Formats: sequence, C-alpha cells, structure tokens
Amino acid sequence: MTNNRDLDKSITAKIAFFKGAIILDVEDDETGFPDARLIDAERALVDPPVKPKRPKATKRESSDSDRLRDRQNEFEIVTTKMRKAAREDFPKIVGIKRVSSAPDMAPKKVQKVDKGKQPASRAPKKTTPPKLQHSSTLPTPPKMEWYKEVGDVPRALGRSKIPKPANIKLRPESQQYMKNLIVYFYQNNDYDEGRRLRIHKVIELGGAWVKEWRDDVTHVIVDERINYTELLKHLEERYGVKQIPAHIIVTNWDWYMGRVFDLKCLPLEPHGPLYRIRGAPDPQVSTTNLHSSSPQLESQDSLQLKPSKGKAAAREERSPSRIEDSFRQEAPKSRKRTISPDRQPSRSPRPDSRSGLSSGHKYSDALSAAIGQAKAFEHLPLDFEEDEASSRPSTSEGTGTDTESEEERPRKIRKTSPMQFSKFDQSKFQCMTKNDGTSTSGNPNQRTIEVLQEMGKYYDMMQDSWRTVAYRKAVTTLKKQTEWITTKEQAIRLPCIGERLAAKIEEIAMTNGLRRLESTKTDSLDENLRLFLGIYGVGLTQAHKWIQQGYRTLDDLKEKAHLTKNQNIGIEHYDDFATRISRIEVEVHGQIVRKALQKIDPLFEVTIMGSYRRGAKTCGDIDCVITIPKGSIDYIRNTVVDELVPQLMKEDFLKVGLATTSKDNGSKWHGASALPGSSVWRRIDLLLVPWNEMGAALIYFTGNDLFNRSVRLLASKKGMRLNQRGLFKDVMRGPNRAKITEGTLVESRSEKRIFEILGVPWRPPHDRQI
DNA sequence: GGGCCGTACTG
DNA sequence: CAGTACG
DNA sequence: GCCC
Repeated sequence: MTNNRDLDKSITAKIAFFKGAIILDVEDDETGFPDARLIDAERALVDPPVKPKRPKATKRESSDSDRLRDRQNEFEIVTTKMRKAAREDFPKIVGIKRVSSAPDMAPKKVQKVDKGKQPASRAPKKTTPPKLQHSSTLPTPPKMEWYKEVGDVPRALGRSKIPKPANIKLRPESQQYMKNLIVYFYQNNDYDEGRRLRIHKVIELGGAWVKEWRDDVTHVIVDERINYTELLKHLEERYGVKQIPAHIIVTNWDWYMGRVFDLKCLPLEPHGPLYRIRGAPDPQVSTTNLHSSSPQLESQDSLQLKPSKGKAAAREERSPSRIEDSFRQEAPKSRKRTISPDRQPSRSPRPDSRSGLSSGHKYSDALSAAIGQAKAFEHLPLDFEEDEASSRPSTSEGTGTDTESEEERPRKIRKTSPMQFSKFDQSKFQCMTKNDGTSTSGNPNQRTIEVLQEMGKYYDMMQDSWRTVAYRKAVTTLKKQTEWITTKEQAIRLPCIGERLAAKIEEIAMTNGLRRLESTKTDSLDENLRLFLGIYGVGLTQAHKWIQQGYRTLDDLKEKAHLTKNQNIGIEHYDDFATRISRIEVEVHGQIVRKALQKIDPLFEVTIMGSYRRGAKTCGDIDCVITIPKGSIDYIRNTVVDELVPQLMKEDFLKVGLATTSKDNGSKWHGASALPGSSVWRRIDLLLVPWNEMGAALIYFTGNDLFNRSVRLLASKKGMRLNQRGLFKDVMRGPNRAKITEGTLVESRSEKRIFEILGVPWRPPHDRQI
C-alpha cells in the first residue's frame, strides 16, 4: 500500500502544483501552465511506437471546441445570455403553412362549424355501447368524414418532405371512444412525429383536431412539459382566452389517453386530480371560472361511455400511476420557468421506423392494440419542426465529381481493392484539411459560429444526432473562412452548408442572432433533459422515459427510479464527472497509472490520449493507452485487470470500475479515479492496446469523434475499414456498406502509414478538431 | 429518400 | 437485443 | 442538418 509518499517525486510535486493551480486556475487554465514542471510529463508523452509529436501545443489556442458534447459546456452555453439583438417578437413562424389544402378534398374550413355547432353533432348522444359487435368493417361513411368537416386535417405520418394531408381511417364506431370530441393540442401543430401520431389517434377514435382555439373545444391535451400557467399564457396571447372553461378537460396524453385505451371509454372523472396537469386549479376549489357557455359540460359527461363503474373505480387509484401524483405534489417547486410563449421546440423526430400507424392496421384485438400503440408513442419526444423550405438547387459546384457506377450504387455487393478508388471527391472529407480549432477568436464569423454551435448543442440534446453532426460540420467549415459570410449565396457555396443553414447564417449576420435559437432557450424541459443526460449511463432513451414519468431532479431518480449500478455512481458523482479537468491533473493521473504499471513491469508504456493529446486546455476525462513492446494483448489485459487495477484500488486511487473488460477480447477499462487527498472523482479510461496496433489506436483515441468518423467513412468508400485495431482492405460490403467480410489487415502499427494509405495528409493531433 | 463510423460493455 | 459509451 |  503505497501512499502519497511513495509516489514519484515528480508526481508529488505536480500534485502540489495542481493543488495550487486548482485554486487560482479553476475556470481558466487558459494560458497554460507553465512549464518546467510539465516537461517531464510532456516528455513522457512521446508516443512509443509511432512517436507522433508530443503536444507541446500547450500554448494559447483558445479553441476549446474539443468536444462539443461536453456537458459542462452545454450548461454554460445554456446559461449564457444570448446576446441581445434584433429579437422582435417574431410572429408564428411555425404555424400555418402546412396542410392548408388537401388536394383530394377541400378541407372544409373550420369556421363553418364555429359558432352554431357547438352542441354539434353531439346531440344524438349516440355513444354506441362499447359492446363491440366486432363489425370491424363498416368504416368511413362515403361522405366527408366528420373530423374533416369539423376540424383540421393533420398531415400524414411519415417523414416525407412534402406534407400530405392524412387520410385517416376511423375505427369502427364501437371503438370510437372519442366520438365527436374536439381536441386542441398544445403545442398545437402536427410537425412533430410524436404529436402527429397522437393527433391521428384522436381522429381514429372519432374525435377531431383543431389547429386553432375554438369555443367548442372539449379537450386540451398538452405536452408533458407544459404546465397550466404556460398553457394559459399561450391561450391568452394568441386567442385572448383568459380562462379555460371548467368543462374543458385539460390533461396530457399519457394520463388521460392511457386511461381511455385502458377503459375503452372516457374516464369517469375527467377533471380528477389524476388527469390534471401541473399547476392546474382544482375545480372543486376554484369554481371561479366557468363563464362561457357550458352546455357541453353536461354533454361531456353524458358522453361518458358507460364505463364499467366498479372496474373503473377500482383502477382509478392505481392506474395512471402514482408517480404523477407524487410528482405533482412537488411539481411547483421544481418548475421555475415561467414564460415561454407559444412555440417552443423540444425536439425531434426519431429516426426510427414508426410510421404505418394509420395505415393498414386491423385492430383485431382492439384493446391490446390500443395499449400497445399508446405505449408505443407514449415516450415519443414531442417537438416541432421548423418551417421547411424548399427546393434544392443542388449547387453542383465545380468539381465534376460524377461519381458513378461503381461507387455510386451501393446496391450490389462489391469488393474494392484499396488502390482502385473510383472518383469520389476525397477532398470533401473533413479529415482532409487541418482543423485546429483556432481561428475561433479572430474569425470574422465568430458570432455566427457561436450561434450555430448553440443550435447544434440544442439538437444534440434533443436527440437529433444527425442535425447535430450537420451543425458541427458547418461550424468547422465556418471556422476555416477568412471572410465574413453574410449572405445566403456566399454561405451555400461552402461545403456542408445547405439552404437552410445558409439562411440561418444570413440571419445571424444580419441580426446578430437567430430567432429559432431564442425559442429554444426558454424551454424548461431542456434543462431536465440536460440534467439527466449528464448522468453517466443515461442516454436519450432513459432520460426521456424519466421525464415522461415526471421525474425532474436527481433526487427524484434516487428515490423513485430504478437505477443501474453505473447510473447510481453517475448520479452520486454527477458534479465530479461534469467538471473539466485541467491538463495538469490529467497528467498526474496518467503518471500515477504509469508508475504503478511500470512497477509491475518497467516495459509498459502509458500514453495519455483524447482531448489531452489534441492539446485541449481542459479535458472531460482521462484516457490512458497502455501498451508494451512484445507483449500480447492477453499479457496486457491480465496485468491490468489482475494486478494494476487491484493495486490502484487498494491505493484508493481508482475508486470504481464502470465498464470493465472481462472477456478475452476485451480492451477497455472505464472507471473513476481521484488524486490522493482529493475527493473529486474523475472519469478515467484505460485502453489496452497491443504494441503493433498502436497506430490505429492512436488515431482512434486521439479523435476527435468527427475526425474519426470522417476518416472511417473515407476508408469505407475505398473499400477499406478503419477501426481502433487497424486499417483493413478488401472489405466486402453489402447493400449500403454493410460489412460482409472483415477484410485483411493493411496497417495498424503506424499512425502515419495509415494516413498515407488512405491518402489523408498527416496532421498533428492539434489539427484534428473537426 | 436514405445514409450519415465502428467498435466495446451492460443488463 | 437495445442502450450507452469511446474517440 | 447535408449530400448523393
């Protein structure tokens, strides 16, 4: 058991320095750290086999775009005040332009129903008994469906760019539990796939959807994150509605519709606390408001499709879940956000396949089908899409890269040998040009970059990984510009910038801001999502689920959620893991590992990788590559797992393992470490690399992620495959690059050689910050 | 209208 | 297997 | 988001 004392002298010196540094240098390690003390660590950094230059890039280089997803940055960004700027309250950019006209049938305009119809068709309280006669087929009357007459037609499901109005097939009447109901959603648009699905569902069940508020609305279904105050504000601002008539049911999808599917009829006590959204008044108490005509109050009630009382009552307590209850109690406090006018985003269509909802489903087992479907989209993130634009002018610029036959069609299985590249424009790969994140400060497009980065972070958080990547690429492009890009025409010629980004760039240049971004700022759901995504072991799926269940704080999770071991650790050390680590501390961690390992076998080599190697001022974690000349991977693994880790655990340097290799082909150890005397845990990754794979490993572990993806994509275009083990050729790929054969190893030992073979100009780690 | 990197570890 | 992680 |  060694302790501080046993540590190498240089280490203790560094620790001392580090402790000092921590005080004066916490948030700004900016101008690095001096010097001498580091030399030794820097030296040690020289990469063994391949010897890429050490990152003496310590000097300035304000770029810290080392890792966009960096949580801390995200937090900072969000918190950061947006520069004020032309923010004239923009009018609904969202609404309107969509579905307006259905090709096949003129969608009767809403107005017609407007006033007079209120007790509308509801009169014939037909409420067919839920006794399903199972005549699953006698749907849609020949004439125009009710929902089209009374309400609006949402656009069809699916992701087609050109929105088509949906033609929704209603369920048989026996299953139309929402017959003649008029539903207003908030957010009230059908851009978001999840919400669109819900709108379709309402219609299938016999209801109608209205895009604009009307007096005869019977139900308001709000997104999970919306509270009553926000809803009211929206209604007042947009429609001058100051109070929501008491007979109108204000609820959210899961709590209410879950019941509907469950009961196969409308709930008995639609105003009960079970369905009330956050901040909603208790009707019992605040009977203050019910001014408007409420003939519907009764009708609403009468509409109840005889729910089997006993059963309904029985389920009442447990069904919609206690979570909401408990949540509701503490809701008020955790909700600090006040405003946020109508449209706010929250994002994004899952790239998944979940389309054919309205299409050809037969609800043979209506209930289970309904439940299944309700479940299917209960976790769908809701959001709105921004306006779409357009046409694609396909600025086919100069380089007549007429990609063709071979490369062009991924259809057929093909095999390409590395040397016979067909022509695709290799120069278009971002890995081909140097990207030191520098230029950020002096760049004339600085402001634009900032704004786009924020948008990118927003999309990242909101699950839209492809948009995130697109924004990051665009930012990279902008960083390389020496001119201030102010117009669409200028912008659209640049790589990775298309119409929509070009328009945004122009807007930023003109107004110094981006309206679209403003609207994201006030979204409180974002904060929760951010919070949860910051937990190690929690991704979008889990975060959305928790939010859906009403959890809002880490304490909520600790008390109520089922957590995996890693998630527990992630929560326990949330702040630790979210804190950036100074280079100096990173070095100290690395040195401790190195010393311990070399005590076991002096031939071991430890190299610090990741953003550290790219010269970042601060790092999110510590990546150590462990290798040894003429040592098998098994030897490395056994040594690390059986000796190094236990030893460092014993010394209390390593605190816990998070993802630890076990299998015989394992290669990584993820865990947490802390300096002697420090209680701050750091994320540390040990990467076990056979000596002859160091070249490929260096590329991988140096990153950054986009750089890696770019190189890998390039490799695949050349019929090769690059991973952390090596570069392979003669990779056979199926439809769309699906790997069929592993290919044969071309090079793995030399980082430089791999670059050469791929035709990628060598660049030091510092310049790989795409 | 589909692709957008390739892998390792967890439960 | 999906989810999360790593660069 | 962009690009083919």
